[in-house]
Amino acid sequence: MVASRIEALVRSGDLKRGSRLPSEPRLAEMLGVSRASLREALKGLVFLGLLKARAGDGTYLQPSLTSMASRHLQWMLLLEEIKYMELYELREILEPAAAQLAARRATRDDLEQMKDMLEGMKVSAGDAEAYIRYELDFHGAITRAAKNGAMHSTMQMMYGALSEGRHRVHPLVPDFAANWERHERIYKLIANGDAAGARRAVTADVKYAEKLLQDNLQSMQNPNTRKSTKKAATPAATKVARQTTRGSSATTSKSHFHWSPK
Amino acid sequence: MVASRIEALVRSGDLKRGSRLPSEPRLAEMLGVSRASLREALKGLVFLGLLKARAGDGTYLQPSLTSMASRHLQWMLLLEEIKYMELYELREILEPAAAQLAARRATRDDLEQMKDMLEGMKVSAGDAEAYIRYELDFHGAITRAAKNGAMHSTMQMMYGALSEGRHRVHPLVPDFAANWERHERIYKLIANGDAAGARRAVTADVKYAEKLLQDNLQSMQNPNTRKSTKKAATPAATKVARQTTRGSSATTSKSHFHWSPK
DNA sequence: ACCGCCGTATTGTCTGACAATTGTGAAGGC
DNA sequence: GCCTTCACAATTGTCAGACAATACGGCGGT
Repeated sequence: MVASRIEALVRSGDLKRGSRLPSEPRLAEMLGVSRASLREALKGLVFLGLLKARAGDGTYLQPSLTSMASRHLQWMLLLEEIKYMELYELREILEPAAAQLAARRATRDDLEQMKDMLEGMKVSAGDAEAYIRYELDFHGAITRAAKNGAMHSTMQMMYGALSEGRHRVHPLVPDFAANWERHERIYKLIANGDAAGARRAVTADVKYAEKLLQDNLQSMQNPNTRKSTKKAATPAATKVARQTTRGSSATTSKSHFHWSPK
Repeated sequence: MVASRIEALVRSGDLKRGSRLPSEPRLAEMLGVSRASLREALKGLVFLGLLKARAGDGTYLQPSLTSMASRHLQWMLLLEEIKYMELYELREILEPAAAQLAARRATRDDLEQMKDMLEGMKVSAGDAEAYIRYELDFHGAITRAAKNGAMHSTMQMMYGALSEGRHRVHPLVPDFAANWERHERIYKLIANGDAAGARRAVTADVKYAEKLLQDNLQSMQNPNTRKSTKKAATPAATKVARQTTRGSSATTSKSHFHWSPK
C-alpha cells in the first residue's frame, strides 16, 4: 500500500513536525506511483490526522496530533455502540484521577492557566455558551497538569465527542455561582497539593454533572408521557436545552440529499 | 467537502452496518463529482475506519468501529508526544476501575469467556507468544464485562498501541505459574462479585507489570554503562527481550527508501 | 515604506481508459 | 444430481494528461 510507504518515509525520515513534504508530482515519482494513487494515500493520512494539506502551498506534517481523534468516538456514539452515560462513567473514572495527579505535578504555569480559566468563567457568568467553553478549558488545564499525554489525549477526545456530538446534551449550570465555587475549590485543592481532596472534589463535581444529564435525559425520553398536556416537558429542561444549543454547526444538514438514485 | 457529504448520507441513510454502498460511478454521479474525487473521500473514510473497500466487490460500512483507532496513539508514541510509562499510568487507572465494574456487571457469558482465556493461558504456559495473546484477551474480556463501550474502546486502543508499538516492550512473565495464579485470583474475585477485591487485585497486577517494564527500560537505557564489559546487560533483561520479540511485523522496514530526490 | 499586480509552484478536480479482483451463473464432466 | 471449471459482468484499483483554484514571493509603482 502506498500510504504505509509514506508513513515509513515519515518514520525514518528526518522530517520535523510541521515540515513540508515534497510536492505531489515529486513524491509520486519517488514512490513510483501515479499522482492519483498518491493523492488517495495522502488523503487517508490527512484523515488520520498525520498530514495537513494546504491548497496552493503544500502538504505538511501536523505539528501536534492531540485533539484529532474524537471523530471515532463520535461515530461510535452515532452508531450506538456507545451510550452517552458510558462516556460520563468513564469521565467519572478519569477526571478524579487526573486531578489527583495534577495536585502532585502541577507547575506554576498550569496553576496560572487554571486561574485564568476560572477568571474567564467568572466574567462570563450568565452567558452559558462562553461559560461552558471556559469550564471545559479549566478541566483541560487539569488534565494537562497531570502531565500524562495519553490521559490528556483521551479526555480531549471525550470532550470533543461530548461537545460535538449530535445530542449536544451538555447539562449545565442552573446556578453559576455554586458551580463556580465548586471549581474554585478544586483549584485551591490542587494548588495546595491536596491530592486526595482534589480527587474527592472532582468526583463530586462529575457526579453532579452526571445527575443533571440523567435528569435531562429522563425528561427528554418521556416529554409527554407525563400527564400534563403542556408543550414543554418541564421549564428546567427546556431552559437547559436552549442554553446548550449552539448556533451553526458545521454539520448542519443543509444539503438534504435523497438517497434514491433518480 | 465530499467526505462529509458521504458521512451525511451514512448518518441519515437507512444503511445498516455492514451493508454495501452504491458503486463508485453511481455514487460519483449522485454527488455530482468525479470518480477521482469521490475515491479520495472514500479513502479518507476508510482510513477513519468507517468504511471498508473490497476490490472487485464493493465498499461496505464497517460492522463495528471498535478496535480501529490505535494508530493515533501509535503515532503519538512515535512522535514522542506520549511516553510509554504514561500509557501504563493510564492503564493503572482504567483497568482496576474496569475490574470493579466487571465484578458488578459480568454476565455468565463474560465469565465463561474469561475462563476460556484462563484455560488458554494455562495450556500455552511456556510459549510466551501465545500466552501473552491469551492474557491480553483475558484483560479484554474484563473490560467487556464492565459493560462500558467507551472504556472498552479506549483500552483496546491502548493495548493496540502497546503491542504494535515500535519498542515492543511487553514486559512479561518471568514466572508463568505465579502470573497465572494472579489472574485466576482476579477471575474468582470478579465471579464472586467482590468489586473492591477485584480492584485491588488488578491494581497489584498492573503495578507489577509496570515495575517489570521499568526495570526493563532501565537496563535498556544503559546497556553498557555498567562497568561490566559483557555484551548483554543482564541475563534477565535479555531473556525478556527475546521472549517479547514477535516474528515478522507488518511494519518491518523492508523497503529502505532514501529520501534524497536524485 | 507600503501597496497592488503578476507569475510560479502547489494542491484540487475532472476525464477517460485499462488492469486486477471478485462474485455469479452457465456449461460440462463425473 | 452434484460438483468442477470456465467465461462474463460488475466493481475497485491504477494510470496518464489536462485544467482550475489557491497561496506565496518578487517586482514595480506609488
